[in-house]
Amino acid sequence: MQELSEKGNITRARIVETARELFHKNGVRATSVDQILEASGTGKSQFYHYFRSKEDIVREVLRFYKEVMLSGQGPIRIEIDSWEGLENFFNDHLKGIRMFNYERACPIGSIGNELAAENEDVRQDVNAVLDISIQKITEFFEGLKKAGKLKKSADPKSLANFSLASLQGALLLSKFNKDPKPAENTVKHALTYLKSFSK
Amino acid sequence: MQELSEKGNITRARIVETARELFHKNGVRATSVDQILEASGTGKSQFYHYFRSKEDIVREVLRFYKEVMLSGQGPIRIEIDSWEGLENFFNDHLKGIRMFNYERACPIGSIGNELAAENEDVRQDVNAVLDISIQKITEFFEGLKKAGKLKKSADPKSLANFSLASLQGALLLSKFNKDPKPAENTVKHALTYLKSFSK
DNA sequence: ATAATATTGTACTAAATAGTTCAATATTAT
DNA sequence: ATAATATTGAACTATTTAGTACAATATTAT
Repeated sequence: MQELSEKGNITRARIVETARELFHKNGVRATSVDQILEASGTGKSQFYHYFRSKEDIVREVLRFYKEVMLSGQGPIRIEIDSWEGLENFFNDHLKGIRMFNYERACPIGSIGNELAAENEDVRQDVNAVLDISIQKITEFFEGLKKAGKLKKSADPKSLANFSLASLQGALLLSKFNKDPKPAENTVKHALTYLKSFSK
Repeated sequence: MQELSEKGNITRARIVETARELFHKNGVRATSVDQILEASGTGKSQFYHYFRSKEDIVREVLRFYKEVMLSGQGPIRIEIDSWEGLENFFNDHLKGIRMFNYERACPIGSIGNELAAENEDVRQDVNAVLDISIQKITEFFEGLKKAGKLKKSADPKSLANFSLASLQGALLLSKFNKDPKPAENTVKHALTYLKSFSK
């Protein structure tokens, strides 16, 4: 691999960002390389200079999500240290789908659902990225437990897993309905349930 | 539209069934018309004799799911008249994903996630099919309520919506993990929560 | 039997797709 | 300044895609 100049980094990042947006909006297979080029104002030689293939850019998009989440620079706070923080985590996702008129679900989940069967690496990448959220929520519940503020019967990892599953389903149903209510309703119930383990 | 002979109906049904299976396994866009033809042992002239386009067969597949659900002939009992029936509804879905080694999520949800953005008709079809389940679950909770066996605070439609959302998320996470545990765990929590409204 | 209709096989088309080639132009380091 | 390297433009290729044309063959109704 050759080095990238500052200019190269900017071009590369623009391509990744454009691909990320198109994958979220239309799906990976519904997005052609040519569409990414046109929308990012780049040419084919630029694309294949920075990426080996379409598969490669899918994985780079997932790497982007991973980095954003790990660096805490994304629009959604996943460092959760209070019940309010957990509510914000859910509500930020509701804000997210509102931005796109309830026409999109989770960008990472969408990629996973489309490609997990045909590409084992992508499946694992998707899993790893979603695990970041699950791990953060797990740590929140573990903290509560250590502080004696969570019922003994509660399993942090299990509750965190349930949190993410209900959130994925919530976003999906709102996309199908093009309406915020299914997601809001699901999140409300999930939070009520989770809080029932508080003490 | 011309009439179909018995032979025609069989061929047509075989194409729909093959498409249904491939869409579930690999996704709609990942499935070419030619793949459907090869897997169903039919030719192009047959396909376009019975279907107007690829979009058309996607909608026929959704119509198939709708009919199966409404006729009660599917592998999953959606006529629910007891808590055990609701548990079976969830557990049947867990059995379903086990059949495919946890490599697939909901076939209807997958189509919706892939095509809702680009095809409004498909989005509405998907919504309508999933609404059949939601409606059946709603009726179960309404029945309980009328019998005085559900807390007054419980809203049947809202709980039914939550049921389907958590199920969709459950199946999705197990697909990403290629493992039954996330779905089993999510379903366990969802059922616990739902039962908390029993009285 | 024959006419009408339904089904199917073969060959084709036009567009889109991912990816390549290669030379031209910037940029950076010495 | 110049050599090395990074970036980009333009034209191209091979394959796959959805969909068409049309004649040949079955099947059914009269």
